[in-house]
Amino acid sequence: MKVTMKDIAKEADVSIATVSHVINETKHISEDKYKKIMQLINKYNYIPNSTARNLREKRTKTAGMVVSSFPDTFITEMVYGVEERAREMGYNLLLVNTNEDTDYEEETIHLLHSKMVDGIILSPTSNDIEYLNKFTNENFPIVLVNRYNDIAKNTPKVTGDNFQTGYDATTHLLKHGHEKIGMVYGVSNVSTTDERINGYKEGLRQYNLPFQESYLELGHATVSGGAAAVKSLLKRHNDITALFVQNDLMAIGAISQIKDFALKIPEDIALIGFGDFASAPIIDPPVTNIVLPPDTIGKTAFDVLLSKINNPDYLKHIELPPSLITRKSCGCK
Amino acid sequence: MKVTMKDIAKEADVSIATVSHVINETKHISEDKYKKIMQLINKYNYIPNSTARNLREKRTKTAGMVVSSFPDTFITEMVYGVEERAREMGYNLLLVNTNEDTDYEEETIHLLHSKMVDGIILSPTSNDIEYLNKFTNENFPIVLVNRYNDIAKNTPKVTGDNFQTGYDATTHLLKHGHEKIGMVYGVSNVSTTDERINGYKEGLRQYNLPFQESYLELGHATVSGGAAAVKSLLKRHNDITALFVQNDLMAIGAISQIKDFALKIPEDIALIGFGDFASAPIIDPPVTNIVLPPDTIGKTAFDVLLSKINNPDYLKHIELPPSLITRKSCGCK
DNA sequence: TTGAAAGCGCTAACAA
DNA sequence: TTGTTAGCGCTTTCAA
Repeated sequence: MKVTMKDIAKEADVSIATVSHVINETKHISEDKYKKIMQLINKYNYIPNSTARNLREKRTKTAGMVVSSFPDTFITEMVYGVEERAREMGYNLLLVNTNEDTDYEEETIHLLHSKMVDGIILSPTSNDIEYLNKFTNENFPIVLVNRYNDIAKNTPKVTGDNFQTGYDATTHLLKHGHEKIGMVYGVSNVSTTDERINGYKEGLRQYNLPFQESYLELGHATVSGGAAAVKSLLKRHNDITALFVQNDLMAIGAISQIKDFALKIPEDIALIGFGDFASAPIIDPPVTNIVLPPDTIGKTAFDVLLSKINNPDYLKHIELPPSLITRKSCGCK
Repeated sequence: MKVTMKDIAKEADVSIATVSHVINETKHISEDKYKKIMQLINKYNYIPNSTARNLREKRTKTAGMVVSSFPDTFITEMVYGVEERAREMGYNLLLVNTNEDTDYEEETIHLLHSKMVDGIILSPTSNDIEYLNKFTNENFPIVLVNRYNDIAKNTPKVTGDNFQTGYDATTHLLKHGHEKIGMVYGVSNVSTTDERINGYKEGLRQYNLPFQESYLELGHATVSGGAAAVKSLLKRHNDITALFVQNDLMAIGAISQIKDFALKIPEDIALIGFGDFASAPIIDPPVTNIVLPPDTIGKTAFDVLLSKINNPDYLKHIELPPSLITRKSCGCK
């Protein structure tokens, strides 16, 4: 059986209150009792039951993290950032992956709430997050990360500047002289995609080029999804000379597909990917990527969550800028 | 304030026992009361406080998962497998990354234990896991995944067959005629590395080739670590004509470094990497990898954990076989 | 069919 | 400096 405070108290011949006080250092205890208790704690390798403590204290020192897709470099590194900062601050992390399932996401938030996590960092599956207001209205701390939607009230946000991301990628391609630029993305109805598309439009507008919906292609956010999307896009528009692909796995699939078409990168089709995945420099050709800093976003998100926990009025939208890492696939060099 | 069972009971004018019974369907309750209670539950969006329930029931329906490194494709996909199966079985997952820090690992296990997770899946940082016996002796369910050491008693294990992995990779290179084969790895004092080295030795032995320690090189399990390791290894032995690199990021770094040396793959140096990372087919040259199935390992590990939770005597070592995915970097085709 | 009450392990207010 | 005790929200035994 697991040792409890009561056991320690009995064996030390003191009250459980005394044991509690030495553990939490909440009152001064005479040295002999202190020593005796400490010795028993060591002897039995006793650790207070967190569940009981949580029930009593109404906080758990654990945070929930809910993401919508998992084997994805950007998300993984974001999680890593959150995890690292959480650890530094003495928090645990309850991680859930919703796999882009909205209903499961709502269920998960309910569940985590009932587990009394002190707050949640959420990268939502879609724009449909009005349900969050049920929680945020009663001041349960939820911070949105990566994706967001303003229908969710009382939620601080930490995101990349996705408008700028779309704009910079597009403009870079435009500067290389491309006018027919395709865009491949993996999820619809989320702020990241929406804003990158807006940035793309703005880029075109500034070059007096028309925007056409049909140059956009949605696919699965996987290697094969990227390949399929490019296939369908190029069949529809064989005049496309440049591609902006929104996620690392899709970019890899896109490159495979382009090669299968016996097209040259960047001569026939220039390409900009997203996120600085490790293999980008050694792919043939090396891949130009537009990058948002996932680890910084993750760490910041956790800091923001702590701020929200400690101050219910805290409300900010922190937006981090992108940067472009040019290699050969876009036509540079 | 959060709604509790008491609040529901009061408003429904029944006892909390009655409310509890309708929630858990543990007794039959008359229809009118049942309806009234259900209606209030919906009205207030009431969910029982898990912490209280856990304290009472002494189980939490959450499992701990402790891994030692994070932005690593193999680990990430393994976590994904565990996560997916856990979800299917109605469990939550408390994820902790120890970053290859042994002390932190031990702390973490203590902490998770005190949080009353129902069991833990651990991919340990090192072979020094005797401390686990403190927990497993009292039948706290811990399953080892990926890495293991037999000094930990009473722990089921789910791993890849790493001896075979090392053997198959080495033999494949041997068949291509290589005799001076270098091996680059990212962590020492763990079963995965140790067994792969044993497999490597056995391969050499069967070809009557001598084993030399100095053909082994330890580096950081990162892109730059892989590059550095190859640099140092090739400086020491410029007669090396083939390399087996134990992890995806290191393989990427190795390839960069080999290119920096203006050496050709596979003509000057053949290479086999580990784990089928997405970009392997489009790297120049496409990378041959030896593969262990991380998602299957993860899912199996969770199943095994459930078995251990339900049957304290459960004790198995499940070992999954590797497979070789040949592309050009090893000299095939 | 329903309810009263004990108790899970802990913290902290209060009393001594 | 130390101890007594109420109570966190729930489940479940026992009694009605």
